[in-house]
Amino acid sequence: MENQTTEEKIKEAAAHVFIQKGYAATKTRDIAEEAGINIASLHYYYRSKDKLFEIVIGEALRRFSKVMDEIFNSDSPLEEKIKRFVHRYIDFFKENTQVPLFIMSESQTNPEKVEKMLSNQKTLGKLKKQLEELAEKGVIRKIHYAHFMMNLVGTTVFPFISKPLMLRKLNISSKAYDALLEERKQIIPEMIINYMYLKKPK
Amino acid sequence: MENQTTEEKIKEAAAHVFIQKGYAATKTRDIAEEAGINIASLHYYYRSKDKLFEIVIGEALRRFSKVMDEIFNSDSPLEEKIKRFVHRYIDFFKENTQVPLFIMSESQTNPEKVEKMLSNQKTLGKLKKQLEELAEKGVIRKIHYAHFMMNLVGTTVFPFISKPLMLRKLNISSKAYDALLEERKQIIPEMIINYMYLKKPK
DNA sequence: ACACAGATTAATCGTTTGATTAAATAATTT
DNA sequence: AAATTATTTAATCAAACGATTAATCTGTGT
Repeated sequence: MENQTTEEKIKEAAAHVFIQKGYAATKTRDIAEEAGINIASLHYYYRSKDKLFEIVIGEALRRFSKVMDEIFNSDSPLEEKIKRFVHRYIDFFKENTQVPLFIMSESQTNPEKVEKMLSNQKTLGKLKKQLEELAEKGVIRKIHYAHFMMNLVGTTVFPFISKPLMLRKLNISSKAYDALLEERKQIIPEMIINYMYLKKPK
Repeated sequence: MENQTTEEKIKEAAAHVFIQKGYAATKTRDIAEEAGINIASLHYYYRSKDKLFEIVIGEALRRFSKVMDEIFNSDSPLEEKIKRFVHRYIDFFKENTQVPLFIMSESQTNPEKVEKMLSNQKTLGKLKKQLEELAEKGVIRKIHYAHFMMNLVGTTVFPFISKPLMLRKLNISSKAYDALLEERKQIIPEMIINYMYLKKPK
């Protein structure tokens, strides 16, 4: 914790507090305290709360996007992509519980800021083609690739976003909930593949 | 707009601004301006920003829960419940776009506040039984009803929560996106039923 | 017309907040 | 080691914020 420059300490603390509380609820003094530094140092390294936020959210967005793009832009067969996506995202979100909600939330309250950081919007082009080709061959059903993404990402990400609410509604423990999340690595691909494929793959 | 008491105007404006921007980013002056009243009137009727928020979020939560509870606590057959849920929620969220994200977000940043307002946590008991009975008979597959809810609610709600992000990633227009949401009334029940039922229903 | 309670407003209070300053300290260069 | 630069700090500023006050306005009963 100590062999870390002030600059790094600030960014790390900022990421933690921003993601936990959101932009507006985060006070520069919170960040300074969490980082164990003076408020002025924060401005010394990152001009303003706004700039600091842009750096932090930018990195979160990049981490978030990177996995998705890598997987869907590869040459793997569709079923493989589905399984890998679900697996990697569930693992990723188990380590970064608040990230998805944070991103969704900020992309709605501060769309301009998020907008600027979302780089390539056509990394899913390859997936789109793949789906169209498979549909042409009659292997899978013909639906808009947006639906495919909504189904896949929704079933994967939603349980993380809704955890506090679900715990209440389902009346189960946090531990039991986490166990269920692990089970979903099997369930989601099974459901999606079962729905997509007209001729069942091996 | 004018045959409305000041008290009502405040609550309505508060709901709008709170849901749009979240608790911390909402200033009492924003609400007063939107309602066209004085800041002091806000305190006159609702003691504090906090109390006002609790009333607003409480109503949002009740609206949100009511539909779910009504549908799943009924005696309808499972397929019927699935179809009705998807239909009603998509219609509901088309009118209240920011509500789901607002609820998820606040239930994570202010869990105590949300906690207090979530009344009955076992309204899903009937659904749970129904699923267990159908599984016993071999009609549907045997999975935890939490998975059923995650799949159903996730595929239904997630597209609303992620709209700003999805628009960017999928590279389509807002209008096209809304059309897709309408299509989902068919797609989601089809996928869920297809996955759940071992012996296909009529 | 008067009194009185409820409703609304302008003005203001005490804090908090993001940001800055000027001074002190640490690190680097000469 | 002196000089220069980089980093950190305590103190403070101006603006924004939630909340309150005291005065004004509105309506109703007498």
